[in-house]
Amino acid sequence: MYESQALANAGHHFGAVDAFPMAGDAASRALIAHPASQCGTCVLRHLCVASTLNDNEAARLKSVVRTWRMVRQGHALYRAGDAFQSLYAVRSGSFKTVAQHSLGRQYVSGFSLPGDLLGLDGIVAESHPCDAFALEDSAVCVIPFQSLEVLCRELSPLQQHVHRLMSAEIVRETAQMVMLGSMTADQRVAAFLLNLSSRFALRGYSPREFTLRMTREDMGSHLGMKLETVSRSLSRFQRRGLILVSGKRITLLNREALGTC
Amino acid sequence: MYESQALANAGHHFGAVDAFPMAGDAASRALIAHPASQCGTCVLRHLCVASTLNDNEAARLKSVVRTWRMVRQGHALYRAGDAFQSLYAVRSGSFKTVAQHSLGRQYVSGFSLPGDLLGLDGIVAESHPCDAFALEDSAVCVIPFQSLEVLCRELSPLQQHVHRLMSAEIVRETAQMVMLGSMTADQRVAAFLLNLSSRFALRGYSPREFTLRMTREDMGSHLGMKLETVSRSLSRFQRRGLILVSGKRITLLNREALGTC
DNA sequence: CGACGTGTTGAAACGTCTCAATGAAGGTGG
DNA sequence: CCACCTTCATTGAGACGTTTCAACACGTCG
Repeated sequence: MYESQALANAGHHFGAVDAFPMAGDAASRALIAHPASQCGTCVLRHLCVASTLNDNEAARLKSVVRTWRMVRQGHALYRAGDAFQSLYAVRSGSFKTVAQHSLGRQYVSGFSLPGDLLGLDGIVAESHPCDAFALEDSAVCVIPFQSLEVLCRELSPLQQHVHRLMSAEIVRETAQMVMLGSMTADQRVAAFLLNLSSRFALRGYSPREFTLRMTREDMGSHLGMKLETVSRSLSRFQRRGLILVSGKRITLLNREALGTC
Repeated sequence: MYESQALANAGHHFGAVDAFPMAGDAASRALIAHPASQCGTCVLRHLCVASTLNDNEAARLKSVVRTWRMVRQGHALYRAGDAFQSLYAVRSGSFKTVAQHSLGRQYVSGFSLPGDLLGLDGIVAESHPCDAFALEDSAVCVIPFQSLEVLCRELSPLQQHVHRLMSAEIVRETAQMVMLGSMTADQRVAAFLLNLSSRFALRGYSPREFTLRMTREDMGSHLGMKLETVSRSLSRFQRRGLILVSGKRITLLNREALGTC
């Protein structure tokens, strides 16, 4: 019915090439120019920067998005303080972004799935303000930002789409603040599960059954609570028959009830 | 030493024209084409969209930003659901933006001072997702977004500045999430006061003594706590000699100590 | 004047955190 | 292959911070 949720392996994108052919740290920083990186035929097109472009425009974009990068689980796509050069579109896998805070305090500001854009927060200071770590072996399209700006000046639909993407990011963060500011722990966990679920649905994965790639601690940080509280919320939901929990594996049994926590 | 903090009256901007000549509700919706609305000579230029433009470019921008709007205290600049047409740059006064939430729950997502830009969150859906209310009699420059996009395609510095503004908004919101997710009530109130203080300083007002234009409830909503807790935090700070509180009037006595709450 | 919106303060209730113990899963080297 | 280690997750009991409910004070405005 649904593709199995294998965010780490968008198979045909890589053609015959093993997605992670190199061992060790080198692989996580490799830049690979790949003939298959055609925005026009990308399966993620409807989610990505290319969504509103016609064939000709997509071809132009493709000429800008020439390189890929693979990032092994646990490795950084970029670190806080790195010079900002490019945006990254997640092709496969998933990432967490971690905002560094005064005195070592960390905050997981978000999780990115295939089709999501990473790095918008680096534009203003021309350096990344946060870390981005791969939660599993992942691949991204590298979008050199200066080239994108040049292209945006030529292609009005692309310009509009970039503006919409940035605006959407702002709206998303506002929603997150509402959550942090006005919901109980249970409500936050429920909203998080439902949010993930609908994002999986958009990508063709089952919205009912999925794997949490992040730890309880990451979830907790993102939701403004301790990992123990996350764990307790999940257990409570399971006891009430709303979900099934088996480690990182989650099954939603009653979406409506979960929504009204 | 400092200009008195009169955000509601950036006097000479209006020239000989009374800023709020009309009585009643009509005033809050009035569009006024005004000969003085020259981005090139605006005192807020260093904060605003025009900050990086040369004289010629500023003149082009001025031709796009032709109208002003005045909004009386308590009235809305726009409401959630209103069609998105324009961004607004605060010229004088101040605003709060209120995110509407499921089931009447409200969240004050931010406060805008002169030079700040309002409405970026409306781009993605072409309708405003939140309300914007004037906290005092205020005035804004109206920036028709489509015209701005056209101009951005011509003027690379303007394009870059708009991108930076959007990115800055994203960074700001991330910082707010960190606060909501990982700080105690006292820390949040302290950070809020220090943040306001530095924003006043940027605008030439005293960073030491200022008036809170919002209610305790607005502050609380913005900071993810109840109004009573805000009040208690302020009282505690006063008791410890960190600040002076007299209703909405705040004096910072010890910035360092406040920063390490 | 009384009504209202706003701000302060107190005491008890509540939710979340802290600390601690235990168990399960995954990787490594003998 | 198993013992071992580390990381991750679960659960409990008490401590702590914030909210709730309530009372009261203050200023503005009709």
